[in-house]
Amino acid sequence: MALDKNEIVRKLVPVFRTFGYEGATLSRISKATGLGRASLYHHFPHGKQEMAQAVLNYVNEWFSGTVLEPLRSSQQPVERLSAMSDSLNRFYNCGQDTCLLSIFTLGECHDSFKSHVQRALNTWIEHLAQVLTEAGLSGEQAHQRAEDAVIQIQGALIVTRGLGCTKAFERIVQQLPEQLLKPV
Amino acid sequence: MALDKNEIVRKLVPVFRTFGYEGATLSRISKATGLGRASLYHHFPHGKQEMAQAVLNYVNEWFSGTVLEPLRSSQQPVERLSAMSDSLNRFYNCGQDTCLLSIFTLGECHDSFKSHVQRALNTWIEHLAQVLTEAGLSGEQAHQRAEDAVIQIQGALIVTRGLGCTKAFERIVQQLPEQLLKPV
DNA sequence: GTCTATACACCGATAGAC
DNA sequence: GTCTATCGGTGTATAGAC
Repeated sequence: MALDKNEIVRKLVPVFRTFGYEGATLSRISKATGLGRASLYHHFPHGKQEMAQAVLNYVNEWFSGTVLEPLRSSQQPVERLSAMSDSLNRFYNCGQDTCLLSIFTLGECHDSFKSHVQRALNTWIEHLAQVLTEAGLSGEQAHQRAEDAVIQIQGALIVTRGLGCTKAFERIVQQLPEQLLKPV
Repeated sequence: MALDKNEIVRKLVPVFRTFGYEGATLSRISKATGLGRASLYHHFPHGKQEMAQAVLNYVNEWFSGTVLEPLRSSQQPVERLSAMSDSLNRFYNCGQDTCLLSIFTLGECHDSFKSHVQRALNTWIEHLAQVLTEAGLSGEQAHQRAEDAVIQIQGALIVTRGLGCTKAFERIVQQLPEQLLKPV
């Protein structure tokens, strides 16, 4: 075993993030991992589809452990939200890295990916809503603001990459805690 | 001339919107237009790249004529923004259609596309900022809120497609005018 | 568990008839 | 202006040696 499987998946992530599903060719994957095609099929018998699924699972766990984890802590709401903001900056490399959830909603992708994306988005929104409920907001208000937060983060990623400047993402992320907790 | 060129481009749009640049294969394009490969190369001698550029130009004009045009009218700011909201719902099919600007920021795309995207985003933001300036906001405030608006729209498109439900997009678009014009 | 070699479909692109 | 036929290259996937 020359490479731990998790290590391979870790190297797969930027390929799918950067080029999308169709753009993540086996040539690029082979180059990024240093493995030949046949070796890749040894680790992922179902081929590229399985690689993409592994990437989704890996990133999902990574996201849950770094971005969602602070939301589950026992700190004050504002501190939990601030911790998420810090994690977001790291996770998305100040907005320069694409979100896989937006990549895998393209029509080129299989339906199993789409339900995965749907679940991930809902989990994120629910975690945020839980914090906002604890902060005193009504269930409906909390859910709506949580959805707004995810929308703003996703939009900031698009605009930041489109403009080639990280300011938009950093600003949005920085102002999130105050905005989410402001009085109704 | 069996097909007007604009008519061909019009049929190309959903292919690139749905599948992305790499996913928009000549087979899919051929099927969508009803033209054979050779016919496509008659209209677009530089091939797929030229088709994508034509799609970008077409959509850009379409966007300018339907979404940005209301912002240039002589009505009151709130009416201009409301008109844009209505246009957005039509242009993005209630959030179900992908924005080409997010498609063409993927790493699989040529740099000329990216500068096109950058210009389009800046134009949009500047149009919005102009309206907000006329409404009494400072230049900086106007620009920031305009950027926020584009961020929210782009994010709403992602979340709406990801969740498979148009509510998020419709809500964001509906609340835009009031949010942009609210007192500082 | 990685490799070389290869299968076969599809890719973007072109030639030439009509 | 559209077609059929075809090119070279690359796509995903596999076989079999080591």
